[in-house]
Amino acid sequence: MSIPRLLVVDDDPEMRSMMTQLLQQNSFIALPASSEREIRAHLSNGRIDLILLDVMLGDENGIDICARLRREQDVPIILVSALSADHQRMAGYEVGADDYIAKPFNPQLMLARVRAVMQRARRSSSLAYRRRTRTFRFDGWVFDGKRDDLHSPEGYLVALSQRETALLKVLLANPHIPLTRDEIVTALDVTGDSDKSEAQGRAIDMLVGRLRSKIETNPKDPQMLRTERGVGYIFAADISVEE
Amino acid sequence: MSIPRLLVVDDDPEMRSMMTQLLQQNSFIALPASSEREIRAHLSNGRIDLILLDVMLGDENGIDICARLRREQDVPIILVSALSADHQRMAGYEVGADDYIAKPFNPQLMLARVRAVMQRARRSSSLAYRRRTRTFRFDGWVFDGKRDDLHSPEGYLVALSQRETALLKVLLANPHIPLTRDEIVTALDVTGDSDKSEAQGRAIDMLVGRLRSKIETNPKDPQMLRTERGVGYIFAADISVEE
DNA sequence: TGCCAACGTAACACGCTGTAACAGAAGTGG
DNA sequence: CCACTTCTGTTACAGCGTGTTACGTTGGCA
Repeated sequence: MSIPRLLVVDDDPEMRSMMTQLLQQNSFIALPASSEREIRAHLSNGRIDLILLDVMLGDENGIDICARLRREQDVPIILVSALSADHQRMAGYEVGADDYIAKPFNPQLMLARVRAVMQRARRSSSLAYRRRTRTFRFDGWVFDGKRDDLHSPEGYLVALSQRETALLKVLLANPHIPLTRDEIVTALDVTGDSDKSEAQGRAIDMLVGRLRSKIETNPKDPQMLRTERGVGYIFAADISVEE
Repeated sequence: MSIPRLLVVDDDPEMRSMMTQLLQQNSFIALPASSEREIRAHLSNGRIDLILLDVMLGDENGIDICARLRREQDVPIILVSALSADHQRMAGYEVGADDYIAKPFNPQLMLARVRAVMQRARRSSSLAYRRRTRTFRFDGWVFDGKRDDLHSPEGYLVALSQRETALLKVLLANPHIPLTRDEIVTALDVTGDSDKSEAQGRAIDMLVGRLRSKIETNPKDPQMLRTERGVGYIFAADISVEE
């Protein structure tokens, strides 16, 4: 069947690359992330079969993230943590985690537990997909997440490329939050090739520019796809979401 | 949701009653058993939502039992054992166990893990029936998996070649999951002629193109047989399955 | 004001995909 | 056996999507 796509969430770059490498050597696609925002960007952009979520993420907390995600999504989550006391494990299970792995872990055992959870979850993938396809409205525009185009306020149908569609989803999924180029690249990176993320150059700027030319009335003075100088981009219009 | 019914399999009577009491105090129905024969008797008699299976059962072996059950059933199984070395745990996951709990265990943590596995199973079970399905409906089309043709929304009968039928089945069987060309070739290659898989060139693209020209309203702008650039193809319509 | 980094975008290059045209292969009926 | 049809893979070419480069513009700051 198709290759499982995992999200590896850890704020320690070394740990993250160790885990992604391990997974990639074992025929998984491993996508790195380090914050709730990046997780949400990935979830809104493409299929994710399982999340390996570190509990201690700098100022964020894996337990809380897990609790919030569970309220909205069915995606399998395995918590990973150096905190291995029973009450800490239980807190993890309490918020809906599928498993709780203590660090340091045996790599092969970790793989076995990942496979076990995925096997149990296998058949829910198409449900998860449908849940992701929401309809967004902003400023007269209508964007059906299932399609690669959107309806203009005047009734025209504007065709988007797949990458433009993905970009729009990422920005819409994080309303009023400025996203850095790195976050966007990470979220759009469907290859699982974590090296590629660095050699992206100005691709995101081009992508934003092309999307602007399609949906901004005056692309020179963008109202929706705003630039946050020194940071990245932000979707600044009022958004309403359905379903 | 009715009260979960668990099977507690252990040959030590003391351990068994400790576990069943614990479970019953926490709103489960706990049924004791001590051999593969008793497990099978319970499974054929009534609903079992989860099996807690001890690894060392006198002359029987929980690992082997789990392996055999897995081949026939999808019932969630948690292995319980005093053998807690990594290779012993991995052996458990290898035969399809959903979790592996070392003895002695914290009762509350054990309950949490039981709940986690059951939740995952419940979330996923809704689509289990798709395994044996036959007739697919999507977007007004009806495809009877037994025939080499399909009914259009307008009532026409569109003839498909063998290979087109096979392609459609592969895509329908993996709803909303992008399949690479290699995966499709592999899936279509029923002959086991592994040499053929390599010399496929652009055959899949042609196959997809021809199927598109038969079932897409506007083959230039496909809505169902979508391309995932750099990856492969995906069937993007909502699918319902019968029988 | 001048400087510099960040940003916008035109122009280009390259790879991926759609598809027409062709060529075998496999069946069909005589 | 042949002529014919149908199915399927290959090739070639055109078009499109996307990343890179280069250069002009903008905005912040001293």
